Amino acid sequence: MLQRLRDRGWRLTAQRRVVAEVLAGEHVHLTADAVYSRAQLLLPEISLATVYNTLNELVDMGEVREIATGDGPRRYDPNTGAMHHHLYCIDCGALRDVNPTGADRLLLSPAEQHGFQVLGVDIVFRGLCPDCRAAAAPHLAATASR
Amino acid sequence: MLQRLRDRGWRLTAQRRVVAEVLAGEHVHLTADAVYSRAQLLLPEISLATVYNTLNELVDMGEVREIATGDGPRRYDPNTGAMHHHLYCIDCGALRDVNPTGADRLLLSPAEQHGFQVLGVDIVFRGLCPDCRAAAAPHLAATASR
DNA sequence: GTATATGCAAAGCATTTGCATTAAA
DNA sequence: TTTAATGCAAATGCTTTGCATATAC
Repeated sequence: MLQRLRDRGWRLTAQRRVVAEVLAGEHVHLTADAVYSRAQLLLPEISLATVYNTLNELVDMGEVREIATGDGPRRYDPNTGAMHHHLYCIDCGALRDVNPTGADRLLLSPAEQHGFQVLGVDIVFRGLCPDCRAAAAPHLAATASR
Repeated sequence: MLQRLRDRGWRLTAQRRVVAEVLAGEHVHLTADAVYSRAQLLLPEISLATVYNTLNELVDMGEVREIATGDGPRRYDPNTGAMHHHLYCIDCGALRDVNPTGADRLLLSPAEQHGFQVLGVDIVFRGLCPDCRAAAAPHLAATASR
């Protein structure tokens, strides 16, 4: 990926490399702030502004996907290959990938597009993650965390 | 609707009535600021904070739906009856309802829920509205506005 | 009369931007 | 050497909050 970006004329700085490494190493979908914290462990002098700049560049280049949860900060998803959707916990903010069978059937017919040129679709299922379910109804769960 | 809310113990103030009126009268999905502008025409002394408070109350009460577009401010959709999705213009911010055939098939099987308790799903198709398409490629359009 | 909503202004949070400095190519 | 990226701090945009005043019930 770094090679691909360099070929596109991207200047490869220590900061950018670190941001890319952090994203690639994570299966979860980090916030800009979380990327910043992890990046600081590898490169203490990196700034939050640079993290934001870099994330936006990666998004513009199609290397990273931005996910809006509706509340709280944006998340960054390094998995741009396979088309997929997300499960979001409205309580703790946990966010994970999900691939609903039949989601590929969710297309708009020309009439349904109302003249729009549709470029993509964002699908977020919202609810409670296993941990927060347990916390909300401890008597129903075997393990009550939080 | 106002009656319903009063029955639930909602104090009916001029401000709340005006916010509800503004929302009901609009087919488009307004931002808090747009609600504020329209409300001011009916009640000049209303404050933006009250508009926000009222909108949040209506959302909590299930009378209004909040839509996150990913960029820009939140939108408020007074149509909570029929389940539907949205078309969003990434250029001008236009937002309209859409009801894709087959969208009701978009459910997660128990295995796909990964232990989440799914409470709802937000689906936003993003692209360019007719006007912005025309503006982006004037040579392809009969009518180039903007 | 009492509890609750209001307006105002200030605070909050996530994100972007201007600009002098630094580093990649 | 040249051009672009960085860090910092300030600015931005949206939304929430604290508190004294006003108002619905």
